[in-house]
This record gives sequence, C-alpha cells and structure tokens, in this order.
Amino acid sequence: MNTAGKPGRPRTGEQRLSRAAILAAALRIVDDEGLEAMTMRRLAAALGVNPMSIYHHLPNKAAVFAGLAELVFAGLDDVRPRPGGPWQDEVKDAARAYRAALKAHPNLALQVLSDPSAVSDVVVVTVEPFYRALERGGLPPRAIFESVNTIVDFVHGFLLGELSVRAATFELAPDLVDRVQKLPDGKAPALTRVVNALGRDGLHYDFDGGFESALTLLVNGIESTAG
Amino acid sequence: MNTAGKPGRPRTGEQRLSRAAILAAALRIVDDEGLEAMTMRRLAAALGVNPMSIYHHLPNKAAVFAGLAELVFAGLDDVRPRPGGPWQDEVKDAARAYRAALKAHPNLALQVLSDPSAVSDVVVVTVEPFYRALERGGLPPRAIFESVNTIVDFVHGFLLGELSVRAATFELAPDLVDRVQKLPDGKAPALTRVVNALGRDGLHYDFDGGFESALTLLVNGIESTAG
DNA sequence: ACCTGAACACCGTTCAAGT
DNA sequence: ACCTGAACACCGTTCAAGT
Repeated sequence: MNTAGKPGRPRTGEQRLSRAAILAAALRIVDDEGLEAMTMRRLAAALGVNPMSIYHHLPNKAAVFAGLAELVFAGLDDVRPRPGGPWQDEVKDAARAYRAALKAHPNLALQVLSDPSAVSDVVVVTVEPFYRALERGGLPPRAIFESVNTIVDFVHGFLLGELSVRAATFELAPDLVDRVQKLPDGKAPALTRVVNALGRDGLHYDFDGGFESALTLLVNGIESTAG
Repeated sequence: MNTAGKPGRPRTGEQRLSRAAILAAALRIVDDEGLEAMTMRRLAAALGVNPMSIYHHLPNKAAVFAGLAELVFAGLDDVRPRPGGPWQDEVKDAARAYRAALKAHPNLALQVLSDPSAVSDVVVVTVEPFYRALERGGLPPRAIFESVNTIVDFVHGFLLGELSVRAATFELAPDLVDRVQKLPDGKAPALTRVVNALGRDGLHYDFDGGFESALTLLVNGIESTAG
C-alpha cells in the first residue's frame, strides 16, 4: 500500500517511485540483510508500496540486480596514474581499486560476479585503468589484451574466495592441517609436505597479503611474457 | 507418489531411494535443464516420489547442491606427471584438468564456484597436482602455497567468465568494438587504442587460447617470483 | 501514466499420520 | 525407518480495474 493506502495515479510532483529510489532501497536491503532477503515483495514493503508498482519502473527482478551491478561498479573510483611511478605499481593500483569496489558491497559482489550480463556489460569501462597502465609499460596490444584478461579473471576468482569467507583473515591451519592429516596415506603427499613445512603459523592466511603476493606474481609474469 | 502410490515403508530390499540415487537424478536435471530447474518438487517428480521423501536422505536443498559439488570434483581425474617433462607443463596440465572437470557440468559449475562450503571443502584434495608440480620445480613451501592460490583463483575467475557467456540466454558474443566506439570521447582512451590496434579479427576471443596465454603468463610469473 | 488487489502457478519445509 | 498428504509461509509475475 502507498502512503494514502489508495490506488490510482499520484498527484503531479508527488512521484513516490523512481528507478533510482527503487535501486537505492534494493541496495540497502542487500547490504543489510543479504542477497536472498531482496525479494520483490520485501522491496515493495521497504518502499511502502504495492509489490506491483515496481514493475512500472523495472521490468523484473533480474533488472533490479542488473541495476545494482551498475551501482557497484559506479563506485569504482578512477585510478589516477602515479606521477612518475612505475607502471607496475599502476597495474597493482588498478587491481586494488577493482577489489575495493566489489568489497564495498560484499553481499552483492557474489551476485555481480556470477551474473553474465552484469559482468560483461560493465567491465568495458572499469577495465580502462589496466589498459592505461600496461600501455604505459610499452606492451604490444595483444599482450595488453591477454594480460588484462588474466589479471581481471584472477581478481574475480580471488574475490569469489574472499567473499565466501566472513572475516578478513581466517585460520587455514586448524582446518587444513587436520584435514590433510586425516587423508589416506599417499593421497596428497606433496600437499602434506608443504603444509607441514609451513606449520600452523605459516598457514594463517591473510587476504591482503595473499592479494599482494599474487599481484607481484602476475606483474612479473606480464613482464617476462611480454619482454 | 511412489510406484505403488501408497504411503508407508517399502518392503525390505525394495529401497527406492538413496542419497546416491537422489544426487544422480539431481545432476541429470541440472545438466539437462539448468540450475533453477532443480527444485525439490521437480527432483521428487523425476524420482517418482513424494517431495518430502527426499528429506529422509538429505536435510535440505543446500545439501543436495553440496552433494552435487562433490560429484563434480570427483570427476577430476588424477593428473599423472609427465615422465621427464618440465614441471611447468605439469602445472599447466593440472590447471587444464581442473578447468575440464568444472566444464563437464557447466550449469553446475557456477553454483559450485559461488558456494563457499563447496569450494573450500573439496579444494583440499583437488589441489594436490599443483603442489606436486611446483614441488618438483624446487620452489620453497611458501612460494608453492602462494602460487597455487594464485593459479586456482585465476582458474575460478576464468571459469566464471567462460561459463557465464555460455549460460547467457541472450546476448551471446558481446561486440567489444561496437561498445568501445559508442563510448563518450576520452572515456576510455587506452582501451580504445588497443581495441583499434587489434581490429575485429584480433578480438574474436577464443577461450582455449586465452586460457593457454594466461597459463604461460602465470608460470612465467611463478618462475621469476620464486627464482 | 501510475498504482492497486486479486489471482496464478509455483517454491522449501514442517508436521502429523500412515505402515 | 521410510514414505505420504495436507498445510504454512512464502515467492515472481499477469491481469483487470481503479484514478
């Protein structure tokens, strides 16, 4: 029901509903209560409106999520090139900004990443900082293209893992060590050896640290592949 | 309803239902009709059984999907080390096998990748071939650990993109050139330059080729980071 | 044009009752 | 122990009717 509880067209200038207002309310629900709380009926209730009113501004639920994806990527601040800094750092900064933008709405990011249309549609613009950095690195177009694809895919996969876990860091050790030691003998010998060599302390996984290590690996790979 | 259409416990040895039988039917539905076709009621119908019967073998729908994730990774054949081949090729083979296993059930892979419990639970064993290869490469334990994380994250992200395109009902091959040329001037200059330099033919994206390029980049990165 | 109420065709899951 | 039927509390979306 609306504010007056009456059907019919609202007075001119009243404009209780709009695409932007609907998306803002939807984003709020997703951020506060999670993805599956965002139903059309719940969204309508949050707006104080009949569920069907939404359909006059957005064709269906998928369109709501597509709109939310836009909002997420709109939060991706342009990465200004560091004055005089090495292009390698610029690549890393682009990746850091990309990760930060998606982490700003953790409940939504998983949906954005697995929604085909959302990803492909919006990546076109958000990928520019990577191209800028690699172009400045003097790489040939083909190498730039492949490198950006690789690094963006990595960030997507990294976020998949990171957002699936609650805390910023978590103890791999109790889980992993136990699990590895429970394995049938010789089932995963190399994994067992590495886990034992690292020990419990070495397995305390830190997502920020893991991200940085991977960026270094990737940038090194770009350099040695292109050079 | 069951075969007889009657309630009550089946005769001994009759055993119409089992966890394995339920999961097999569920996998069939997902493969044939897609993820969202796999509802508890649809699954029951496929088994010729009352929807509620399933709950005696699996606690809920999430457990069904978790069971399906196991099946997917069970399809990951052990990668035998190439006799006398370089360890770099062994790393690539591990990644190829991992990708192939997930692509064997494309409709399910997206679900598996975004399901936290599924991924972390099962990765423990499936990750062994990567550890074996990198250990043979003589890398220190820490470098092995970071490298495997990076490459697995990349494969996840790559699959996200690859399977999204395939799963998309409309808008199959997004024409990057068109989209870039429609952009406001100076919005993405570096991207525009690269796209123009590559031309239409150079942008016909081939997932197999893209995957191989990325693997080379990653292996080079591993080498130069550890060495 | 914009909003509403009722209705349709579904969901996952609980519960009590059958054998 | 295993299966069933009815029921509960939801869904997304269509449609006709209001102003």
